[in-house]
Amino acid sequence: MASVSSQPQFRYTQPPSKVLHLRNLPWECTEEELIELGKPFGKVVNTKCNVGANRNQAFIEFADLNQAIAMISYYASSSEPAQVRGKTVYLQYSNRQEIVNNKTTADVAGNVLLVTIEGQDARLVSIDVLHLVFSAFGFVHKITTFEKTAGFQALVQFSDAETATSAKNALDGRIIPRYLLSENIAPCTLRITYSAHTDLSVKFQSHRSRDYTNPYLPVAPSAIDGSGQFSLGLDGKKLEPESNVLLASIENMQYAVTLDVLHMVFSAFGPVQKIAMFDKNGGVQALIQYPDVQTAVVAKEALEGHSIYDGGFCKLHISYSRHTDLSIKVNNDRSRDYTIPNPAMVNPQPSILGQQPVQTVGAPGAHQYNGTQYAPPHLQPSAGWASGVPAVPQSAPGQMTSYPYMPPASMPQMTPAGMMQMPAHSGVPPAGAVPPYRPNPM
DNA sequence: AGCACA
Repeated sequence: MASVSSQPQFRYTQPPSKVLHLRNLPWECTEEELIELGKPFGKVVNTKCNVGANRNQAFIEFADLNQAIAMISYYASSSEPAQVRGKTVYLQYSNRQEIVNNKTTADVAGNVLLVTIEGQDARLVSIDVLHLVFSAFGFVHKITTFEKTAGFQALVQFSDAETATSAKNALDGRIIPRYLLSENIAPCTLRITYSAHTDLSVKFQSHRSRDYTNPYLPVAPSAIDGSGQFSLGLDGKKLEPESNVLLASIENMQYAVTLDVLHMVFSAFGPVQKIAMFDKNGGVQALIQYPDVQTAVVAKEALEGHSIYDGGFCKLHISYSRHTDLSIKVNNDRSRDYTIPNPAMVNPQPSILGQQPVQTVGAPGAHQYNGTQYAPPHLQPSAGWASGVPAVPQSAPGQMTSYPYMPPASMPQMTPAGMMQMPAHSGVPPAGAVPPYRPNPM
């Protein structure tokens, strides 16, 4: 059809069409909002949003040409511009006569997301960081990563399309929080569409793919180091062997760090089974046991080098322990087994989470524990883990999905800079203070 | 703030 492109695009005198072209739409405008906008002028028979490179353009197609003319005419003379969510949108006749809705796979909601990580250092974003980011919205079953012409991409599999959609809506176009990345990594933007996949095939745990439903999946040969032990690190770097038990040493411990504080901090990433605290080299150390390695990896990655309190106080240094199952002989203020199915015995004041825990911490920063402002959603699920119920392993997706994941409405407002705040990854939980992570507090 | 895509 020669008629489409025979005219230059940038013209104010587009001939009338049933189809209107809208631009300057707010972020992720919905079809419903387009219909609302056009409804006063006639019958909207079709819409298409998220059009254009910035995905801030849209089309509205009316049943009748006169209706489109009515809308254009109205706003041409109106003192109030057309608005969506308070943002002025600009209208003109489209150079097309109808909307062709090529619903591509990328538009059809599914449980698997195709994530493109944009940025200079996109390749340096580890699968663990992706896992952390997407876990805020529900249990992540599997992740695969790969490089294509589009760049560094990942497929992220959720239980269902609803969960995937909430993640997509919240994360598409946002950048990965800086505090989740090494300081020298350039900003990485996430572009997210749906994938046509429904179930990813992950044969090995490796630094390119993970199956979180099956922690016993063999580890890829490429991820096994010379000592026969495996390491799945950032960018494939060799690391100490991973373990489900973390060894945390607390540096600059100006303020008491209690068992309950540690439990709360580490529960943000999954159920904590056992904790043992002890003194070593004049400092305090703790062993924290998770049911599986994956959870420990995520916790270590998020917490390493960060301080529990503002000002660099109680800075955590975390490594993997060689232990896999701690032997807790007695539950006291230095050691606890949260898996013993007798809450009363285990924890006389069980729900330390969700309430106002740890008032005993005599730190200036302690007041931060009170606020709900930074309660990471993961603390909510972990509250359920806290009271001695046998911990649900990460490998039980069926149960994981029932966790009270953060409803979309509770996503915090985006800052003007477009930074996303990811409460789940405010990971460092109670310390919550404003920026939740201070990689270099000194 | 200027016309869609596998």
